[in-house]
Amino acid sequence: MATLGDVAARAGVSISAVSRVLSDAPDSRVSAATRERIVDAARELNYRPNFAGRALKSARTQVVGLVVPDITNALFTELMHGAEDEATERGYTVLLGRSDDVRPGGEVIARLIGEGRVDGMALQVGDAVQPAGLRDLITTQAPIVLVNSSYPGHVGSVTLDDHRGALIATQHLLELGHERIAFANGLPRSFTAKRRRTGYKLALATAGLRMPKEYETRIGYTVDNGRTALRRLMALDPKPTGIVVANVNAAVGLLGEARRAGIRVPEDLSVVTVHDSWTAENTWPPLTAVKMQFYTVGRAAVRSVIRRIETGETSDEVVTDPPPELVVRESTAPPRTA
Amino acid sequence: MATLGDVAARAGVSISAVSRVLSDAPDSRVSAATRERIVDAARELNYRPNFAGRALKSARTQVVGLVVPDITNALFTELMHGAEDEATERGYTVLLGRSDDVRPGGEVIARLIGEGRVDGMALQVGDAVQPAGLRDLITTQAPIVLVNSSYPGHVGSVTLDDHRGALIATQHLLELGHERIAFANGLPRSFTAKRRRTGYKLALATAGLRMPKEYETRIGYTVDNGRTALRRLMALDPKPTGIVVANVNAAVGLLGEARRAGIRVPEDLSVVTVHDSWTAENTWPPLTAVKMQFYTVGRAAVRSVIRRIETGETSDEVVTDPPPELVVRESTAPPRTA
DNA sequence: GTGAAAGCGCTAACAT
DNA sequence: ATGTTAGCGCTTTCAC
Repeated sequence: MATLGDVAARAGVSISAVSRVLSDAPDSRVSAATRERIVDAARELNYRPNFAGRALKSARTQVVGLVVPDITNALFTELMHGAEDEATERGYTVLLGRSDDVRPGGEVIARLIGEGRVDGMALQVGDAVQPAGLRDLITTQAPIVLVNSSYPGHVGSVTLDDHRGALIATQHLLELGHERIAFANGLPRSFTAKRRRTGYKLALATAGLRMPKEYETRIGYTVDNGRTALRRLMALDPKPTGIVVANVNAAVGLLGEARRAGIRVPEDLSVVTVHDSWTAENTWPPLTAVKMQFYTVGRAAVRSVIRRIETGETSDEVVTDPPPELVVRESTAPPRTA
Repeated sequence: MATLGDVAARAGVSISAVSRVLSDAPDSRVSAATRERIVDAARELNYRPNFAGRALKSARTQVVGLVVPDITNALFTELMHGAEDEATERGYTVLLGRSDDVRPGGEVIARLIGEGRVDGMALQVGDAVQPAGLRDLITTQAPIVLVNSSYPGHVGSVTLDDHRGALIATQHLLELGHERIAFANGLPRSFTAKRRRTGYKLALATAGLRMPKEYETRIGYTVDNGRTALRRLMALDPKPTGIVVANVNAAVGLLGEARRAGIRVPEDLSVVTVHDSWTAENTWPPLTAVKMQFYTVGRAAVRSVIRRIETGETSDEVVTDPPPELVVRESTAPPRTA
């Protein structure tokens, strides 16, 4: 690999001149002719700045870490794209990490930041992570922004408008004429579950309805959790005619389980989910979903991390624009008895 | 962040002594007492070796890149886990990258290697990438191992036993009594598609059967490609009674389209796919699939990259152990007329 | 058994 | 307008 020295030798100038030109310093102070020689030499040698050299000198890597609970979760596609687009525009690179099953975020993050592999991080912790595992984060003053999660006292977060998402989903069923609407939610300790809950309740309250306590399950966001929720909800009397599911993976499981139980969707039961993804389009029937703005959240998160790195400013932000968007497919219909 | 100097000062020893102890050099040549002082000091200061400093000095990052066409594809979960497990055991870290849609691999790789961000790479190129885009790779002598892909003249690859996977899938339908078996395959230029094709053909030939040319579609591996394949195959006369799909995403689409067309699975049509993933369990009906050993391939790929980095050796490897495994679910049954 | 010192590639303050 | 130089944190050779 060619170094600055190689380029300098070939162009017949000093190393610092080359550095100034190739790292486009604000004031490179070289003549047009010299600049050209340098640029040519660099191209001929296929010069690329050495990452370690630059990072060591500047104490900056221009890398931000993005850690999500499960990288292959379709939900995070847009989040990652948003993060990468924002990073690229600002001259940063995104380093993807999984918040490992065993050590919920803690060790990975400490390494990434402590060893100077990244300048800052955007961190989405999973539904199932105990908030206690986040303790280390808040003690460090590292530039960490939480995505769709929270920790008491931690400042710096970007979140989806979960409240509104659940509200829109519930309203959709109300408008179809449903009056017994259940809610398959995440775990009680989950930050997002809490906020989706308020949206569900508000929609019902506004319509002048109240549901029995058992109409909300708080089991979790996985496919299996969704299956369990379906069984529990459809064992109630009276049965709900519609279910709002707080997560698309859970909705996929719930739908599969309904199928298995011989419950027809949407004839016997309407299902609407918060979150859209390609999997929702490919269930049978295709799932009506409220599309959340993951792309925008990804951008905002990286923007926030970089601001924190470069200026030290922090903020807590909710992405409300664009708002969540209802995508009507075939899993919802008016209730039979209506 | 504490440096070696800080630790040395606190322990009252030289920097080099600290370095020898903390980087567990084979021969640290320090007394037990000194060693203890050093280890204590490091712990108290929460010392972590600076990544850039180490990389700059040693010209090694201990990082291998893993680039796949679409990180969020459920198929790559196991591949990544295998890669990470192998890397961890050998003291390496995995850096995840997407082989970007726009620049098919080329630029990402050149940067990662050229800037010294990684020591080597495992690269899986997508079905849709033109082999021409890989030209740069082979010219460099960089430690790159291709995963489930090939480039003429490039040495260093690890692949699934695609031939056998398709063979097993086809045999399953044959054993159920099907005699008109179609094959929804990937693009003709796709390396994996070529090998899956030989498995399909061998199974048929062994059974003494021949299918008309139109029984094989070569459209691609996406959900939409699967939908198209279904329409094309079910327009034939006579219709196939069973379809082997070369990719699980395509199978999901194909199944959805069958549903839409009013074709009952498995009563009217059996569907078996090569590749298993959680999505296959959650279609309706759940998909019979041949589970390919992605985890093992991930491990083997990283092992191969590291060997290439450390010893310069190269190899082309097919993962045959464990063999692909048939997982019977509910999308396959004997043909109606049988 | 321990320490001093050079140097990896780069940037930036300081000459000239 | 261009060059010299120090030093980022680390490893490693060499000297003691």
